[in-house]
Amino acid sequence: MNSAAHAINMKSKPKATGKRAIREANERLIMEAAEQEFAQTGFKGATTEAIARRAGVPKANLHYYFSTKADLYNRVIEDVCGHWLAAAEPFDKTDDPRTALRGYITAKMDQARMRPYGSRVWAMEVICGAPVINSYLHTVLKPWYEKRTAQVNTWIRAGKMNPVDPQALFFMIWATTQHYADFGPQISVLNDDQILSEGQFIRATDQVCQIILTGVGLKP
Amino acid sequence: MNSAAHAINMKSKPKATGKRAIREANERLIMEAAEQEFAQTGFKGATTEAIARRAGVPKANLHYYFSTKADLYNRVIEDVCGHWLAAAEPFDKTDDPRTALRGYITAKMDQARMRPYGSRVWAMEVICGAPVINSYLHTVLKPWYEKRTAQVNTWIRAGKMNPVDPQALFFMIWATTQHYADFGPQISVLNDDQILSEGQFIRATDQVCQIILTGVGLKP
DNA sequence: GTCTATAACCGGATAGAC
DNA sequence: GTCTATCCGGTTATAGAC
Repeated sequence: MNSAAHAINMKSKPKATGKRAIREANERLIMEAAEQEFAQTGFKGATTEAIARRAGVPKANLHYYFSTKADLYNRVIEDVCGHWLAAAEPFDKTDDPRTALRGYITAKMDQARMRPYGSRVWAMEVICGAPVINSYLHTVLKPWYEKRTAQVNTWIRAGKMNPVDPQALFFMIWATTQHYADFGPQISVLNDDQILSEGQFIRATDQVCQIILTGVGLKP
Repeated sequence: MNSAAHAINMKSKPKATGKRAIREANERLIMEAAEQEFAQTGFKGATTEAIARRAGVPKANLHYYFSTKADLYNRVIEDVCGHWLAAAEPFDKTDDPRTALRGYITAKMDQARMRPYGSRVWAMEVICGAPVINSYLHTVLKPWYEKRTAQVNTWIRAGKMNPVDPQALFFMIWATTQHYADFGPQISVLNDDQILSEGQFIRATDQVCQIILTGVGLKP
């Protein structure tokens, strides 16, 4: 019914990039709106009409670009997954535990600040049993996790850091950094009904690094 | 259809406490079912029919005990809030930071293990903007938080622990302990598709205490 | 590609017999 | 207090004109 094929295969004269550009722009618009709606009301609570309204398009157009609500949700989740991996990247660039952990925590905190809705969609998906991202957890997250825990164990055996359970360490990093995105509404209440400023976020990042690095026997 | 209550309430004249006992038993049954359904699909995703089915009562009976779905949700949330406070109690019993933090973290981890669905309902409520518990956050959580952060600052000024930001410390404790409940599905995947055993939970509790206490300059 | 109108469906809530 | 049948509002998805 839609399909890139249709967009590509045009007879008259729209420029080569015309329809494709329209599609990409509208898909992006709709996905951004969907990310916010899904984050604020859950998959079932979000309505295609509210998403369309937020995106500034008629509801029928949303269904023109994404055949079903579930399809749209999947696309949003995939996008968040890609983003999630990007935050993990700094961890690959060094073999020094202090640098690696600081870089990783900082990247995750930046992500929490810059894209809180994506983090919330991910959180709700996992809380609800991860029906959609289950295969992703097995094929992507688990291998990543096993490689990283092995790396931490190597550092421990080399005496570079305290003998802590890598599982507990990674769970703590994930939980703490994502808390700043996921529990934003609660944090705001405790911050005199103001969302954390950039300065407060930077300070929080520094504190998280300090406690965790000190906690595993590294210099903060 | 089934229900212990029905078996208890035999034919003629129920004792003075008969109806009240029936009501309490059925309300408890329905609320437990609701806690699971709300946790697994969110407020909008949970259907009164699924809750009733899980509780083993007809849907009309659910509406007899709880006039609306929102009313039922409120009751579940209130119950979870009470439980949440109970976990905070150990923090009140001592003025030694090591004992207080260990006790608090342990209580929160026990809660994550024993009542994961309650934690998940709370998490989804906060993620979605805390529309229902907003006043609770202001009237209960915020005073608690301010009292506790002041206490931590007192310990810091007395040189009993490192000068960390109490906000970062409490967020880390909340995030990490609740992660074991909220992100259970993800944790299971990383644990070879098995939920954490009691032994693993105890070990995790110990590790969390070790990293955090060491992180703030206390003996674990 | 865009948009209005509507079909088809589902879920919350209730009526009223037992 | 229990339960079946039903109403009604709201949501997804589509038909069909532009």
